[in-house]
Amino acid sequence: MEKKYPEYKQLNLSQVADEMLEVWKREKTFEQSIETRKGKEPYVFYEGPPSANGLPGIHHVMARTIKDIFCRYKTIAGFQVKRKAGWDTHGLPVELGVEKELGITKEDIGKKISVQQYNDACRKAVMRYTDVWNDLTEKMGYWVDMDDPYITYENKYIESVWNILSELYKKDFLYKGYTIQPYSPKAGTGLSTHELNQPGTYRDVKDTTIIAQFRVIQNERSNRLFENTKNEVFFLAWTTTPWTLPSNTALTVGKNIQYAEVETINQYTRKPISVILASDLVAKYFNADMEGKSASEYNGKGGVPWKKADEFSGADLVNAQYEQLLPYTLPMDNPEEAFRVIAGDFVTTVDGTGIVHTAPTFGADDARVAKVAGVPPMLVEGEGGQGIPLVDLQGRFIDQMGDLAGKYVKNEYYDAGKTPDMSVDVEIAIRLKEENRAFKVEKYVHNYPHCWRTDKPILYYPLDSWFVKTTAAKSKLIENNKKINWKPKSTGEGRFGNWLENLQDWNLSRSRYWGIPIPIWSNEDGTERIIIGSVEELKAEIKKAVDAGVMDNDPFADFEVGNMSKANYDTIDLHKHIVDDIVLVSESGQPMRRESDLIDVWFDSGSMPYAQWHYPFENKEVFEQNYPADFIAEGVDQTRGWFFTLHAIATLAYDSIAYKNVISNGLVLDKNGHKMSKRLGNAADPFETLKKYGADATRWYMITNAQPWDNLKFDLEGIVEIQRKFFRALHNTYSFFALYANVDGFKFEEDYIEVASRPEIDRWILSKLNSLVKTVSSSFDNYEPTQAGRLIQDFVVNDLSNWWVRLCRKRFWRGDYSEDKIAAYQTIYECLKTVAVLSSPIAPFYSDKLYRDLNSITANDAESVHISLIPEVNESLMDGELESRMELAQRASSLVLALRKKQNIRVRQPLGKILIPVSDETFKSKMEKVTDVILNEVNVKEIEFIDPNNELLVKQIKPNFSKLGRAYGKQMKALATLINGLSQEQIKAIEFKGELEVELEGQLITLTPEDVEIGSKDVPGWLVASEANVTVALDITITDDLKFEGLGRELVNRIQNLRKDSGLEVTDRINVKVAKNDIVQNAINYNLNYIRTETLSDNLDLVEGTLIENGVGVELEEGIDTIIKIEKV
RNA sequence: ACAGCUGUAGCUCAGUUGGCAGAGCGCUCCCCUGAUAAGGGAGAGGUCACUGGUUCGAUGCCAGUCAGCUGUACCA
Repeated sequence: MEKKYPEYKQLNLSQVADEMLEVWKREKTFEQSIETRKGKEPYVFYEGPPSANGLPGIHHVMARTIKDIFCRYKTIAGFQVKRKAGWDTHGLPVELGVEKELGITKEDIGKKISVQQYNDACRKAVMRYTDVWNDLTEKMGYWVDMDDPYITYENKYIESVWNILSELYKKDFLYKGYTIQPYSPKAGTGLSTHELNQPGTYRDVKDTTIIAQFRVIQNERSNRLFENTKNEVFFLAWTTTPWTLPSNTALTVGKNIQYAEVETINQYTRKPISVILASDLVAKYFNADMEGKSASEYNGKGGVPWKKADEFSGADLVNAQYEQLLPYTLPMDNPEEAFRVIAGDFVTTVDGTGIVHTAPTFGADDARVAKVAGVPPMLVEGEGGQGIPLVDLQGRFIDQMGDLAGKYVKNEYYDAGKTPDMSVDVEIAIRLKEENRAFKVEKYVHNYPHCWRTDKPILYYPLDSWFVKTTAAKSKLIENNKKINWKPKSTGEGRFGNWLENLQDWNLSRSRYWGIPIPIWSNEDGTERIIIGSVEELKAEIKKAVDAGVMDNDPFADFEVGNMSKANYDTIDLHKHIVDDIVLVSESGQPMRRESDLIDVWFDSGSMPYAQWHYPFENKEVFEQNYPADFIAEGVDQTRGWFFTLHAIATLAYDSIAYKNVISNGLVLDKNGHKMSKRLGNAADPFETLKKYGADATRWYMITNAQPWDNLKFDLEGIVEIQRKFFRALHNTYSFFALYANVDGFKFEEDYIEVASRPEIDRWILSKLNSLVKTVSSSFDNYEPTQAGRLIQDFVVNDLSNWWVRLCRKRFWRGDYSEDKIAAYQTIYECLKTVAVLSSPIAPFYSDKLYRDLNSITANDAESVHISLIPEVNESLMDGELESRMELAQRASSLVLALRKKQNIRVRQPLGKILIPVSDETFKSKMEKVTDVILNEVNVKEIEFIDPNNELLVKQIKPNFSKLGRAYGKQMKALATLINGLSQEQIKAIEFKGELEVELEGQLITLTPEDVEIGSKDVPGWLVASEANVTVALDITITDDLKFEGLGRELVNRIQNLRKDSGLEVTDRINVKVAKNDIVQNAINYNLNYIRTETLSDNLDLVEGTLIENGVGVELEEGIDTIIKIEKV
């Protein structure tokens, strides 16, 4: 049997996807799409590693669709696109999952369970959902090389990361320092912002707050403050955490804030005082009624008497010194620099006093401004000589704190039943009141973070951490950012740009267990240090240590330096539980232990450009070819995550950018615009969605509905619509083609018919098609997939399916296998194939199916659409003129159809004539070229173009705003009214004489045809409609001939219905009997050949109705009945 | 609180170097019926979030406000 184009009953996208997956597997299509591009220019893509510890969600389908689109697009654009998968395997979520599973907490590690057991559990857990992920990857049609992924816990990966760290260290970009971090004393661990943002961690609590009085020391720096008062002068500063007051070393003011000096009395001691606070806040603390009253008038109620004594700017206050408020201890370093006023940009007058109590050991802002100003933190010398804060890691005051020593800073930290009546905060408040140092003490409700594990309030606590000195490379980072093409631009300039402008050093340390250990070993007092940049280096150091006797043996004895095999690397493990046992020896012969921290997991993923290739130990060439990336894409939430870490590491370690183009996509919300969450049950299941609607429709919907960087309101109804509109239109178009191509045996064997000699309609769609290739390509090139998808969709639905196919149907089912028919086949074939190629990045399954089906007979092209190349744009076929006149035809047709509707004249009833007024020759010649198209579509015999000065026409005029506006400006409104009111004669004068003088607000002005738009509104006696610049008038007279012809068409229609109802094939020939009567007889005789051709009837007999057995009664039009019978020949 | 994005028809979204606002879906009515779980026509439906400014003219430009979302921060 002869081969045919496959025909389908209906479209099932999900089934198509399954089928194509099989084919791809069998033919190794993905591998081929890379293999066949060997030697071509590479297009480098980096995969941001997901964590297989969690299940994938619908947003992953979104993110990966975007990645996939550009990789596929660049492949069919001729590039070679390798894409290596990756897995992010470290980090807190993994640890938490394991702890939950094992029923343990962090404190149990090292006690109930060894670090090794813990890490083994993590290693197993982290790849828990790998299968699910691989399944999703496959089902959604995401092409990424999953056979050889990079995995961040592998020794080779870690070794590369160590190498980067050692590079940074050598460039002096690593340092150890204190930083204030959220810390949970009861859990004994620092918390990440991620942990702090868990729901329920911020709670309203009622705390004792104090406005403390810091006594100003009078000297040359502060004389200005004493000019207008005799009282003792105090700075007022508010705190919600009185326990930090002993650690105060500075007060911070805003340079541009105005401060007032107020003479008053202390409400607790009644002593006269002068206090300094922000002018804006005076009214908040001092009652207007008491202004200017004397101290004796104070009765303990209604506020204290007061009087403004002076005003200063913040700058005036800077550097003034004050007495230490609670002199338990002095800072160990530079105490002379402490206890003075400094400036900070974060100070506001929203609450407090406009002067901020600054304790650099317990506040991040505090630490920052203090460091800038050279104010020391309140650290005292600990046992090893190192600085320690006044509060220990359990949350208790240290021994040096006298009466406070050993007390917890928060009552919540005491074990149940042991809580003292008075909290430290209250004790301090009482003491300050007694010492005339408390201006105001009150309870205050505020929002404060709590540890989500212990439920206790957290502390901001200084922890020893390793930092990457990103601030040192700030300008370089900003400069490099300008080389990156961000989509959308605003994320790069705004969110990311601002982030870089306000850059802080990157805190690398995490006191965790499952992660990449910091490869730094130090001696006891931290004076000697070594950083390890490779296993080779480590082994060399171990050997020294063993030789020196600080270590017994080499745990990596089996490892063979220089052997890059997996087996060799499997003999070692670079995780904490192993490397912590390694003790190295310093140059002076002291033992050195590893710094106990792990590094931030973000550093893991930011190292992937290098570590995925085990660079620089292996694959140097591969790395160089694949760096930097041409393209990456992830969610906006990665702006400060992966996007930043890639950028920072590239800039710091290699002075380069890591990626050239980046798309940061928005979130996938539910259909009401709410965040999806499993808890709320509004999260869409990706597998269910893909199964039910198919990956193609899901992908197409996600991409075309909203720009990738806008949030997507994910609505399943939307996918259904995409299926119905786009895929079904495309599929129907193909089915239509396949049906007739099979009948006629079209195999694209004939010579290519020159486009120039094809009919107007074909040249039109091919012009549109070439424009499409061009615009879609440039959309993809500009990383605008939404635009690309919408363009394709418009073309398929509007141009190809609803216009070209509609107008060309007859060409397929009628007549011989003529030149015209072949042209039609070649045209539609080319359109379909090109659409398949263009849409393949977005809808990889259906497009390949379509492409293969088209190829199944002609077999003249690449095996898969994903290996094919985008057809070259043939500029010579693009004809704007042609496209615009087809628009005119569409408009004219639509007008005629509207007129028919108005008169209830069905389209099958032919009509005689339409009139179209043509104002100029170009318009006329455009119209003439599409006359056939219009006549065909609207079933009218003839178009007559009439002169615009034809008396029949009633003119319509509109001002040309953009032209006149520029010339007449203010008078535009009056002019518009005037023009709209012009008479028919005046309009014609403009049109034919070329000008008209009118009076505008007492002034004579001349209107020319360019100043206005003139159209025809009406042709008296005709049915007229107009839209934009097209007007049509329809002659609705139905002559006898037209009537018979119309009936003939009705008859054809009825016969066709019967054919269809009888289940005949489109190619079956038939014999027809029709019951005789006068009108029907005329109609048939008049149209005999036409009817027979259309219906494929060998015989068409008129017989007496009584002679027809089993005929079917039909009504041709109202009052005209007959009986028809058809038989297959 | 700060920053970014968004705000156009009932819904999802286009649009405009500034010139009386569009599509699809949905809704109402009708037509068509060899693409048929399609197709065509007509209709209803808008203060282009709000306020002020620039302009002859603002949905568009400028300033501010409000709302939604996201991120960062939560600090005295």
